[in-house]
Amino acid sequence: MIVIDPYSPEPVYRQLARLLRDAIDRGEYGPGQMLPAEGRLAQIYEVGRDTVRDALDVLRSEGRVDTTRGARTRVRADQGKADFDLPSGGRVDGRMPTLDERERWGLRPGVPLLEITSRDGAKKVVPADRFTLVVPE
Amino acid sequence: MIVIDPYSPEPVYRQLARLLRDAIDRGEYGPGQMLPAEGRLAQIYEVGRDTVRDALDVLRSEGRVDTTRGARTRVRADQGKADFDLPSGGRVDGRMPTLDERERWGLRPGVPLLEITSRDGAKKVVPADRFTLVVPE
DNA sequence: TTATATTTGTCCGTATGTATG
DNA sequence: CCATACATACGGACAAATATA
Repeated sequence: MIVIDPYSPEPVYRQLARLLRDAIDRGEYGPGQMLPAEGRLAQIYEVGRDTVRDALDVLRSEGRVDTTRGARTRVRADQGKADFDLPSGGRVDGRMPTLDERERWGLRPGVPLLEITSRDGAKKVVPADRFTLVVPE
Repeated sequence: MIVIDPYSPEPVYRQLARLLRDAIDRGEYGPGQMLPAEGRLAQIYEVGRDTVRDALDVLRSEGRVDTTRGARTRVRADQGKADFDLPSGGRVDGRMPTLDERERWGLRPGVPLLEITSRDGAKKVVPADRFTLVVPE
């Protein structure tokens, strides 16, 4: 069963990212479940470990998996999202946090920030993986 | 002038990312302007090219710079944002696009998606670097 | 226009540190 | 304490795209 084609115009690390993402979507790796170790994946797909890391970087930046040093990469479990009531007449912008903001608020990779500006200029920032914004009736 | 400390608990690539981010914020590299080439940065700061790439990855994932193969890394210029009127009673979620969505819509790295769900279940997705959502009065 | 140099993208290897199990 | 596994950092090589002469 050949799955990775080194001669494809699609880079190997992207092919691998796609394979793993599809496997997650098919439920082969459920939420909270571990993927094979990086070295193991490198053996299985016959690629370098750096290529495996590039592929996992893609999934991390998409917010699909979490990696803990020493442990392995796990499929990110959906957290329950709370509602955030938007102020009428307010404005919403989305952006990625800086590294400092990530550490300060304990944000995982691939989680955007939602920036809500009220009419009086007051700003609130909430992580997109924990809140759904609700538009008033 | 020593700026990078290899013995610091802060990884070298993060120190370099911080240095470059601060230089951009100070205006040393203005919007649209080019940063030094990767190999040049490696020489200047006396680190490996891999480390420079890791630092630039940080800035790309924050949406601060854009890199074109063969050309160099440029400071991202703010695009004008259009208003998007939110439907009353609707809901807003933020997430990062997959690689496929990035290519399909020509999205640059570090740009979140804003997903608007109307009360009837219809969904609209807009890139966060081109739209500000407006809450109705 | 053509050819050359520059620059980034990808891929591989090795080594060491550090956290987990 | 030990083995495993990820994070960081160095290096080299070649391909592909851009910029320059």
